Amino acid sequence: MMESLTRGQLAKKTGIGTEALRFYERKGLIPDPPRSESGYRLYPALVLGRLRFIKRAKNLGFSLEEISDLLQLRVDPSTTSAQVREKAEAKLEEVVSKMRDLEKIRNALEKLTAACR
Amino acid sequence: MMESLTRGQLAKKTGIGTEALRFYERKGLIPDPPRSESGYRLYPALVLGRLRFIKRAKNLGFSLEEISDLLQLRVDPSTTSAQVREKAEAKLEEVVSKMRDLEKIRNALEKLTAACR
DNA sequence: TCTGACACTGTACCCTGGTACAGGGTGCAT
DNA sequence: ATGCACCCTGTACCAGGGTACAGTGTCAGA
Repeated sequence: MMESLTRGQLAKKTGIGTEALRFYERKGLIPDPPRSESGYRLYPALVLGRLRFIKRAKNLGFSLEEISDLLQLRVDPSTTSAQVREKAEAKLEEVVSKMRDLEKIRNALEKLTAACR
Repeated sequence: MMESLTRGQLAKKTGIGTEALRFYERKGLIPDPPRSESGYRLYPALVLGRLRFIKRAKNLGFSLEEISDLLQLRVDPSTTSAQVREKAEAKLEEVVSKMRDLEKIRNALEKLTAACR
């Protein structure tokens, strides 16, 4: 079965704990995977990208709920309604604002390291 | 007393709740302010910048402990040791990495909104 | 075929970052 | 002199995001 991954393999590849994977599943952040005869989860390799996205976004201060929204957007570009676009634009604004804030912090740190010469 | 601010005034100006201010004080994120005769906290206007920094950093996913570190660095450029510089550079690396991640998300969102035309 | 590492479920627990009282004092505006 | 809004302390509680069992089943290698 090189096609699908177990919980532990996924954990190793993403750096997300096995229990957290179960937690994300309960929260609907990742779809319930198919199961083997004996009940083992068999994740399609696909979810790797999704999990890496979740990890990145979480690290940037997005809540799991916000991440869920972002994933909805990402998945739904077929549902190209004006509402989806509005949501995406709002999120985009948020992201851009975060970037500005990071830049401020970066500048401060750069000044600091420069001063430490 | 236009020179110093009460907890409530500070809360209004920063958007951080009065109880959270007390919490930050306990955690050492802001210094214990001087008190009036009757025990009221009298914050010097100075702390405004510090609090805005805290708020920004928190929004970017830094924990209060990390923020405390960042503030240490910021305050200590007199203690210009190689160690401080190293710490600052490590943090800087982290910040830059976060910016890259935000950029990825931004690109995804931009593609999305463009596709929703 | 047995043993060790992993998987399953459910439930309990934990840390972080606050928020919400309760029970009291202050201060200014009318 | 009396509200009313705000401040004080301490303690209890809460939500989010996991983490840790306990008890049991599975599977791959020696």
